[in-house]
Amino acid sequence: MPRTHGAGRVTTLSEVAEAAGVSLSTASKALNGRAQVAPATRARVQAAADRLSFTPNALARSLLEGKTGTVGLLTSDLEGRFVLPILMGAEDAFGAGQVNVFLCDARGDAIREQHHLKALLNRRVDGIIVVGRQTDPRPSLGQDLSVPVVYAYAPSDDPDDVSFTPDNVVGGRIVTQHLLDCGRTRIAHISGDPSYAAATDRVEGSQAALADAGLAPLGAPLFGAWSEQWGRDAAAQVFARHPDVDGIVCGSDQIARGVLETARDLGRSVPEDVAVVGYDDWQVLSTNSRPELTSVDANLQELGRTAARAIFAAIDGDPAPAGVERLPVKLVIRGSTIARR
Amino acid sequence: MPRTHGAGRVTTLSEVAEAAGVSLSTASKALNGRAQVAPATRARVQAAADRLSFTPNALARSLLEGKTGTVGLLTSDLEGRFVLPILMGAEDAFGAGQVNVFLCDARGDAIREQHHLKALLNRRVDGIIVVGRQTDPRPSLGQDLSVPVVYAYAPSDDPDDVSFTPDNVVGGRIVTQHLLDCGRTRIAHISGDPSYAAATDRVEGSQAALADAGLAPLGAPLFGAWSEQWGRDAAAQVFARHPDVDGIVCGSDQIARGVLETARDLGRSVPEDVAVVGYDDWQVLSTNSRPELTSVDANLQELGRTAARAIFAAIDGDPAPAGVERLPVKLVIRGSTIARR
DNA sequence: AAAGCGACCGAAAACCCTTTCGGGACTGTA
DNA sequence: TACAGTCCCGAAAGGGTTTTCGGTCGCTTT
Repeated sequence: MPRTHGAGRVTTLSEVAEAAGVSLSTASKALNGRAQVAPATRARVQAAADRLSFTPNALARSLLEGKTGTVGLLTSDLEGRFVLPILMGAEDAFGAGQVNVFLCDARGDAIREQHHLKALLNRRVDGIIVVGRQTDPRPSLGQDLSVPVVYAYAPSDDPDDVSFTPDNVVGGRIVTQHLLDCGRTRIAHISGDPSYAAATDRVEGSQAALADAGLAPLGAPLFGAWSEQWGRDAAAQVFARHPDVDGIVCGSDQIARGVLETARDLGRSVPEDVAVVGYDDWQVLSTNSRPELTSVDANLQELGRTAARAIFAAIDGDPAPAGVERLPVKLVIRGSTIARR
Repeated sequence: MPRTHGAGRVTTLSEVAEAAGVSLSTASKALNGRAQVAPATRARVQAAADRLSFTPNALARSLLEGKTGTVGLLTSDLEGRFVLPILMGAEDAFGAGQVNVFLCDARGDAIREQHHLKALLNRRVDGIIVVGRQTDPRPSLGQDLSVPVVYAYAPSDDPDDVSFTPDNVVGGRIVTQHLLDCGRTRIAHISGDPSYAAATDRVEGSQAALADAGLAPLGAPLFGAWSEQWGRDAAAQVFARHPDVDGIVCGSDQIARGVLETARDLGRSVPEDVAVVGYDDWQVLSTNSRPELTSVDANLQELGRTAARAIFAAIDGDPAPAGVERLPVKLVIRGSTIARR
């Protein structure tokens, strides 16, 4: 660590060289493990560097190499809880190497996004990951940037870009298939805001699973909000219209929590009378309910890692194929579909 | 934006100068609004810069100025939901200016933290904000760093450092005072993991409020986990031992959700029979329950902004006073303490 | 003893930008 | 016409590091 407090004064390599009685270049080679340096000299330089607590200036090095070892993470909305795991996954994948992450939150504001983008380019990041808060396509940053870009969660609307997003259609399918596997046949769907692709995609997968099994859904899917309140209200409707319902696919864990509560109020036991599944596996909701919720984990952290690896590869001149890659999700089975023991 | 795609080649100032038919220095002055440049010349340079989509290299500039306009955000655990709003607040305060944020997640691992710290210093950040996930004091990074450091949420254990943390004692006090103001007198406390300062601090404030009112708590505070499950179990105990309880202070919103559920099961209506308060105002829990939860908002985003401002000031040579500053929290009143209309 | 070779070190360029300072050209006045 | 003054522009240094290439010194071999 640099030695001085507060004031920006930091030891420089030439000071180390002087202290060790060698030239600048020798000091550099000694500290970087280059050959052409006598072991004794190397030790002397090393000692001097330690004594002065020398810290190489990464700026100067980057200036030379043309690579900064930094990546920009451009998020549209930090508040959204989906970006965090993605961000973690990316940070994780980078942290293993020597890459650091510039975090920029655009607040869903295009102007602010442009501003941040410019700042990132000024700082010569080696690549940019754009993380959106919905799975709906978002505007591309454009093709003529000096660094590679990948999109995570929210895919780019330009098919020439590289995007990664969770596969909501398959998610809806597998969670519905699970209900079928549990022997349920009268299955209703309660989803969230229909303006979200996440809502319609999941419904689409779910309906497909039913169709494959030769079953019809129990009424049209109900769309509303991504809230417990909506879950409670919609469940009441479902139970009223279809008293024989034995499975409910929910568009989110929040909705599922509401459904559970209404079922409880109406004296329907879960999972015996009716099985309920959530989506997203937001653990604070899914593992704290009674019974715990079967749900779909979108594996967002892995998605973040994938995006990071793609950026790595692109930086090394080996870009991923353009287009939207839909990453697998996984079913997490808990008590709301299978009775305990 | 730089013009070339993928490959790192980016326009440099000397290329702009050449294109405009002026010298390097003139180009610099023209683009930076310095005087000593004829308007016509300036326009010509500007045009050339636009045409080549020139982007100034922030690295070179930083090298010169000795300031990078970057700040390190060193968090111990991204997963913790407390760091996110703090991070947003900080990012917010910086975003207004020209500062960008390096995000580093140490995963609660001291080695990784040192590693990240070193990387941040190598990159010559102008300052560092350390964000912890608990309000318990954490080890200091030490005094002999070359840049100013402030601690947010988790204060440093070294009183010479600058720390900001929410005031949990006052939080416990005001939320209890609110119950008293609602006419409640038989008040129990269900808290979380007692190894957390957050648990004990809140209890301490709560007890103090009762003592000030000349009241004794209804039994010793119950400590357990920060989960709904514990809230359900503990509430059952409280109702069994103290059937006359009319107010329950919970250590977190999760616990409060559990308490609400048990109250519902036992036919105790909230808030008429018993008023319930949560803590943290985690809105996915507090505004989705029935009734909605009165809670304490720790104002974390403001805490992040405060930390950012403190770093700003310290960078400008005006450090905040050392020690732990406890920032105010605010009571959010909802239906779990006051019946709707 | 001379020549040759290997081991080691240092000078200098390069990266890209900002800023200072000196000088050139032009205008106006004596 | 000559000089003072003004207005622009350009040369050069500086910031910290890495890397290349040339040079020096000592040792070995004949």
